[in-house]
Amino acid sequence: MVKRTSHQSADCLIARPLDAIGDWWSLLIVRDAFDGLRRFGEFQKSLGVAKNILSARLRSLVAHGILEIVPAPDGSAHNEYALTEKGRGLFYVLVALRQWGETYFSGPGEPYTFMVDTRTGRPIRRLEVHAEDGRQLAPGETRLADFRVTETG
Amino acid sequence: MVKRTSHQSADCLIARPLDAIGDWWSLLIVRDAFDGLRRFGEFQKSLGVAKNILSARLRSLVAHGILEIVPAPDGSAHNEYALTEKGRGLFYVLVALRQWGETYFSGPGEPYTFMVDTRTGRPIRRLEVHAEDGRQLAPGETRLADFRVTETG
DNA sequence: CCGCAATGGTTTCAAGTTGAAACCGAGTCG
DNA sequence: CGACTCGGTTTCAACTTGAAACCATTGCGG
Repeated sequence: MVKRTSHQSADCLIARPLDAIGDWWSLLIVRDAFDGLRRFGEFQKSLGVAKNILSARLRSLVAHGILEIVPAPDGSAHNEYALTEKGRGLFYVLVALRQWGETYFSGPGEPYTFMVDTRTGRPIRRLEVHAEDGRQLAPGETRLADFRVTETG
Repeated sequence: MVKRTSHQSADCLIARPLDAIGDWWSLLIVRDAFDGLRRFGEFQKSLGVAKNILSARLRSLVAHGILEIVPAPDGSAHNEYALTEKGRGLFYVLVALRQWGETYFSGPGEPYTFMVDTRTGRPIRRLEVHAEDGRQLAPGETRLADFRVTETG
C-alpha cells in the first residue's frame, strides 16, 4: 500500500483513488466481482492469490466502501462480497484498462476476449473523452483547473 | 511488482496492463507526464518519491514502452522522459480514475481540481460506455466474449 | 584552472510487505 | 463419529521499499 503521503502532489484525485483501491490484486478482485464472483473461494480460485493476501485485500476493499459484506442468499453461514455503488463506479477504470490492454497486449494466438454489449453480443465502442459541447478531446486538449475557474462561457 | 503469474485468470487483458504499468507510483508518473513533466527532478519534486524508486519506475516504464528517453531539447546532457503513443493510451485510464475520484473523494474544503477542455475552459463530460449502436451501457450490460464470438448480427 | 553547487542518478541497509504453507474452527455430509 | 469443505488466520523466510548517503557529470563564478 502506498504510505500516507501528505506531501503528495496537489492532484490527490488520482492518488487517493489509487490508495483506496489498494493494489493490483484489489483491482483484479473488483474485476472478478463485475464478472459475478462473490465468494472468498471463488476469488481465490480465479486469481490464484494466497489466502492471506486475498483476505487482507477483501478487508481493505470493504473498509474503503468498494465492496460490502452481504449475507449469503441461501441463508448459509458464510457471507459474500458484493460491489457497492462506489465499487461499481470503477467500471470505467476497468473498461479503460481493458481497452488499453486490447490495443497493446493482445498478441496473436492468445485467448483473446473483448467486451461486448450483452444484449446484442457486439463489441462496445472505444471510450472517448468529450467536451461539454460534444467535441471529442484528445489527451493534449484537456488540462486541470481548480474549483474557482473563471466561468468564461 | 506483481509476480509472473502464469496461473492468472483467463482475462489477462486487465492483469497484463496492470503488470506493465507497474505500481501506483508509475501511474502517478504517467499522470505527471501528461501534465508536461519530463525530467527526473521534476517528477521527484512533484511526487516526493525516493530517488531510487523513481529511478526504478522510470526504467520500468521505459522498458514497457510507456515512456521513452529523448535527448534534452536544449541540447544539454541530461535526457528527458516522454510519453510514447502507448503511454498516451493511458489517458482514458487516468480520466476514469480521476472522475471516480471526483465523485467519491473530493470533500468540501479540499483543493478541488477537475478536468476541463483546454479550448473553452469548461469541464469535460463524464465517460460513458456505448454499444456499437450508440446506446449507453451500464456496468451490468456488458460481458466478456472470446474471439470466436458468433456474429449474430 | 579550481572550487562549488545542481542534476541525475546508484548503493546501502533497516524496516515493512508479501506470499506459500501450515494451521484452525465451524458447518456438512455419510 | 470421521472426513471433508469453506473461510479464513498465523507463521516465517524471502523480497521490496524507501531514506539517506554516496557518486559522477555538467554548469558556472572567480
